[in-house]
Formats: sequence, structure tokens, C-alpha cells
Amino acid sequence: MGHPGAVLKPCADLLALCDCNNFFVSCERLFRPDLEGRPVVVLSSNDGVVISRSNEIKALGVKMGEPFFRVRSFLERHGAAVFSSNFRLYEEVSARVMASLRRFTPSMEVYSVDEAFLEIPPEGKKKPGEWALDVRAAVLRQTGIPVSVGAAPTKTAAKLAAERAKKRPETGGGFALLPGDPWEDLLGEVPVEDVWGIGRRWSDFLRRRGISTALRLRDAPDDRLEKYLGIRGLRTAWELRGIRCFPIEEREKPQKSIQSSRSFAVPVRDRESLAEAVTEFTLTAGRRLRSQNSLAGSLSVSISTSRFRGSFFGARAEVTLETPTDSDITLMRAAAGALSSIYREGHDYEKAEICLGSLSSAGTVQLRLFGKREDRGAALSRAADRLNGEAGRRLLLPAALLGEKEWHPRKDRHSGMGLEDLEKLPVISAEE
DNA sequence: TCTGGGGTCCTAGGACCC
DNA sequence: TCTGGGGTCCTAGGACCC
Repeated sequence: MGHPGAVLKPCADLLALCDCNNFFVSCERLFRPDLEGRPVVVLSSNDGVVISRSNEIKALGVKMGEPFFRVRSFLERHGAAVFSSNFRLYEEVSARVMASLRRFTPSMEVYSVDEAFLEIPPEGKKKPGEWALDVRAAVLRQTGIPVSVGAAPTKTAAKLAAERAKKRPETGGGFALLPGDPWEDLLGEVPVEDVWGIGRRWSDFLRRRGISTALRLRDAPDDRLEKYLGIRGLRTAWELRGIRCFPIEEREKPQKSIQSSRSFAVPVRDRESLAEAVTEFTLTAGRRLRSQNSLAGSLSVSISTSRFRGSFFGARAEVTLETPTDSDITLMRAAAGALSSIYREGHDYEKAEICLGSLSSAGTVQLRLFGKREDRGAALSRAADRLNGEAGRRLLLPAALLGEKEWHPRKDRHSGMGLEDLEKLPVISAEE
């Protein structure tokens, strides 16, 4: 014992993971009930790779992250519906799912756009399996999104429970994994690489040492785990023993860094286009910076050519800002300076990225340090946020960014749907 | 022709200070 | 010319996640 930082707390409490099934696909199906039962995929930016798959697609053997060009004709042959990603829609639907979940729990952590950990309330602890099914039914009724709910003493175990609920129709989409025999049985069936927190490198390493299942990971010696996988790996094993090491973190913490990047639809050679892209990404990051009420203390710009063709060139420059800021004008100026310090002619650039770092709270103290000019820039940026927010698109922007750009990511198969488009909503008759 | 975008945490090693 | 221990902070890189 004596592992500092690991919270040794016997599992009197139960928590649950609620995981939306095939989330992006399910969002697209909200507007296209005719796609129920049909193969559907959603593609990444630039229609590059498959990032969400319906069950029918999974059954056809199409993998997550598969480049679209490689499966395109295969998908056509099978009559699959293909969508470009529409993150604005997915975020709106996500907010509704989370609101629906909050009614079931005193404490909840939004873990990702399609997942949340919930503390199970006292009444749910008596029959956690039934409680899980209730949650699933309510979310489906209220939002139209199918979810899987797994209940267990720890997050790592709840992940396994939710996976079981998703994969086995007989569970009805809800499953409770409680210490005892079923616990051992299930852990024995789960490949070690399917455990939350065990990725490619670690599972290869573990398998080479005969640790091929979640059960074997649970029973591996602490000193070896800590030596080879570090504290995170050790905690994962403890969680499989039913000891809670990763608590539910209810309070939403502000992000510590904010990045914005895109691959270009076509290679970019000239400095001007690259500068446009960097400016656009800076505006995107700036808006998110202000929305979480932070100031950036540093900013970095990276540019690179394709990883897949020709000889690779990449460069990165980081600048420390004189004063932490949330002014687009200051950020854009810094980004332009960083870009010109790394730009080299003669390369086919495929991607640019900007990252805001050293974030601090835009609260009390720093504001007094601001000079007048900085104040104006920040105020202007916030006014733009307000206008653009109300319009639902970018109305106010630098002239250089007006119009369609060749490098803008392709979205040939965008559904164009949003929850605010009432006229576009399909009319369906549903039985409750 | 065509291969995503956005995060977090941990650790090792170097710089620097006493 | 050779030579110590210990602490802190920072950064880069690696691992993981969705």
C-alpha cells in the first residue's frame, strides 16, 4: 500500500456511465427516421475518415477511423447513408441528453459530448439494473437518442457495464455490474485492450506478459503495474477490484489549453492563404477562450505538410503574450507574427493549428492591469461573439476572411440540420 | 484525387537555486 | 580541478481518452 494520490475508498457507492449509442449517427437519424435499420456513417472534417458508425455499418466490418476513399464504393454498394459531420447539431443534442440525465442524479460529470458519469441516487441503489433501464427509457423518450447505461462501483467498471449493455440486446440497454461472481465472469471475458485507460502500447506490453484479460489485469501485482504503467495503470487495476480511484468530478473545470486546427481541402503553398487560415483558427479559439472566461498567456502556431505524401515539413512557434488577453486583435497579431517566423516557401501545406496556452481566469486581478487599447480589443471581441452568437454564424469578421476559400474543409454530405430549424423538422406520428 | 480534431495527465530530464 | 544533495519549476514527449 502507500500509493499517494490513490483514494482508497471501499465501494459502498454505485455510479453509472451513460453512453450514447453511435452518437453522431443517432443525431443524424433524428431528422431522418427512414434511416432506422439502414447503414449510416458520419465522416470527419474534410470527409476524411469514418468517425461514427451505425450497428449495420459495424456488422459490415467497416472500422472506426477508416479513410473514406477506401470504403466509399463499398458503402455505396450497401446503400449506406453518408454524412459530413455537423458538430453544431451534435453539441445541441448533447446538451439535451445531459439535461435529461440531470433529473436522475444529485451529481454528474459530463465526460464527453456523448458520455456522462452519474452518481446513483439512494433509491436507485436498491435495484441499480432497473434504475439504469429507467434512465435509458427517459432519455430515449425525451431526446430520441438511444443510450446504454452501466452501473458499477467504479468508473472503470461502469465503462465495462455500459459496454455490456450496448452489446447484449437481452440487457435492454441497462446493466449493473456488482462485485461477486458475475463480476469475475465478465472481467474474464473482456480483452485487456478494452479496459478504459489501456491503449495500444500498454495492451501490447501486458499481453506479452500474459495479462490478456481485464481479470488478469485486476490480479496483477501492484509493484509491477506501477513500475511499468505508472500510477494511472495501477489505479485502473484497483478500479477493477472495486476500489474507487477516479471520483466523479461534477464541477466543470475550465480547459487548460484551447486549440483549433484543420486540414485543408487542397494543399496551400502561398503565405496569404496560410495567414487567412491561421487568422480564422485564432478567431475560433478566441471565441472559445472567452466563452469559458479565460485569458491566454501564450499562443503557438504550427504548420505542416502531409504525413502521407512527399517529404514531411513541419514547424511550430510559440509566443508569450505581454499580458494575458482575450482580445482577438491581440491574438491575431501574435499569431501572424508567429506564422511569419516559421513560414518557408515551396511546401504544400496540408494543415495549420493554433493553440492558446497558459490560460488564466479573466476574473478580478488582471483586468486592472489592462491598458485602454487592450480593453477596446476585448470589448470588440465580445461584441462580435454576441452578434455572431445571435446570428448562429459568423457575421462579423475580418475582411480577409470574407467569401469561400479554396482551403476550407470539404463537407459535401452535410445534412445542414440544426435543432433551431423548425421548418425542417420531419413530421412523424409516434406511439409513446 | 482521397488519411480528423480536441483534449488530459504523467514522467523524465534539464535549468536553476540554496 | 573536481565536485554534493535536495528542492522546485518548466518543458517535451509519450501515453491515454472521445
